Amino acid sequence: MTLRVSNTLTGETEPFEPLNDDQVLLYLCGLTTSDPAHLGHARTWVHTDIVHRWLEHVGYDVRHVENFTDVNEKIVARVGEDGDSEAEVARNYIESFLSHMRALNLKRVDVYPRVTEHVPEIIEMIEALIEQGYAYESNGSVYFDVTTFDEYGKLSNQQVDEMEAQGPEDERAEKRHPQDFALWKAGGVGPEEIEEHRHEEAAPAEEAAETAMTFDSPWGEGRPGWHIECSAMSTTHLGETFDVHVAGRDLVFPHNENEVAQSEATTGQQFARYWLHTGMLRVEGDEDEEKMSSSLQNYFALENALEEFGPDVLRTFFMSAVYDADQTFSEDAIQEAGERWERLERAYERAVEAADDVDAHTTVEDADLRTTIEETREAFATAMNDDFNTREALAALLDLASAVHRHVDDHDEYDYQGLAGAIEAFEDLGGDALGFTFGGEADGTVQLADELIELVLEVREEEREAGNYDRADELRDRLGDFGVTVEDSDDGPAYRY
RNA sequence: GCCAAGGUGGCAGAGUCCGGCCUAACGCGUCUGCCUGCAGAGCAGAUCACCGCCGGUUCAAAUCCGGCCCUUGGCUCCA
Repeated sequence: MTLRVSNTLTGETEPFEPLNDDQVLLYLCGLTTSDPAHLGHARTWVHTDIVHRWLEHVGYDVRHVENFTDVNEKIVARVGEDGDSEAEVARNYIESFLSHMRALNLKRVDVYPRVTEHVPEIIEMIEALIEQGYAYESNGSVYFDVTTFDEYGKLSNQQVDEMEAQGPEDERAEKRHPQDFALWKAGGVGPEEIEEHRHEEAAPAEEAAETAMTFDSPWGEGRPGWHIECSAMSTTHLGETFDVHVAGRDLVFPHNENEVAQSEATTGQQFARYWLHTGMLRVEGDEDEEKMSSSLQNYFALENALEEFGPDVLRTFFMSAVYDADQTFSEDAIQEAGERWERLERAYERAVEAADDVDAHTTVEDADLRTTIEETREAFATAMNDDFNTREALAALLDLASAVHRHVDDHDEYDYQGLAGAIEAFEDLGGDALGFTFGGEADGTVQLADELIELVLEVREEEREAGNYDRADELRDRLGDFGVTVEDSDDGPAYRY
């Protein structure tokens, strides 16, 4: 069974064949460290994480690089608000991004390169471009001449003469063609540029401008352009040609297009071989700011969403639409994701509990359960190999959930091997491949809470046996106030929270 | 204007590349039954789509071809 991926470069879904038989080189255009991460970023992260996980699942060793853009005028505009200098603002946001990534249960990537650490490589690449006639200096800035690169536009499928000008108005005079883009910008950051992005609470633009970093270069003091960094960093850490480049669809043009041009002009080699673009996350009522409810606005900040819904519900939500499709965030949609995740988690927990109190040497065999496990594994792999179809993969897992419930409901004696197989499938496919955290990690506080809840439930059972249902219901309601849901069953009360 | 992606049940959202297992998946919602002191969870089942419109190809089309209508995104910072 071969993996197929849709490639923006060719516009087709094609068999995936990495450069090396056993390794995949993967790059993701990361964030600019000027604003808190939101759900849209998280969606791209999670889907990239699942790509990473699936590649490993099918046997590849994945080398995963993801940059942070820590030089940018928007970062300077946050000085006085999120830090005292451009570097400090960047550092603070990087710290917060990394902690969000951990919270989302993303696999750790191999390198998180930053622009500030790669200025020499950037300069080297620009020099090579000038030398080869692809770029030119103008007033201490350097621009890429788009007319010199024949294939310019091949990623976004556009013609140079039909494009609009790139870059701000005041740059135009320095450029040969309006579509040319900056590789290096002379000087620091002007107060006017800062003013454009500045919030009320931030330091005055003049003050902030003082903290903007500049770097020495053959063309004088200046700062790297936005696009060149990804070319320089990916080449440094993955080589001239690498396998997979992931980015949000909004970056196809001009950012990714420019990356291709710079890199391929410099090296004469193909840049990324497979371009995967993630769909945009929209918010209900997005087009009209007024219409977007305040709660949605609130949850759109990743930090709040993580706290409110947790990583597994967010993951379920994100994978409910295939990675390259756009998705809409709404109260109903996140609610549904919560229900789906709970259904999956409950089935897993039920399988674990059932397997716990059954003799491992039992000869009981439930054909329905066992064939469903096999069908699930097969359907799951088929779905994932078909351009990472997470929605179908999840559906397969939910079919297994049904089979587990059926088995436990309908049998007095359980099929140990079947249950073990189901648990393994949940952990293997849901846990390893999709990144869910079944069971969660129980720390000391959680354990104490469990013991206290069980104590209350014991009392409640006594009341029930005595026929004091009012009292029993009150105890259940009180637990409910703390977010603990109690469910009675033949085997006694169960609870979750 | 240019480029791209879409229009599938009450909602959400797969399937469209490789036409027939699609009488359209998984789930949410609603309803019925089982279970249950009640509730929840679970199970069984039901409800709900002729897949934007028109035409064509084919034994056969949500899936291929042509035309039309509509929506969204990118082309300025953006995952």
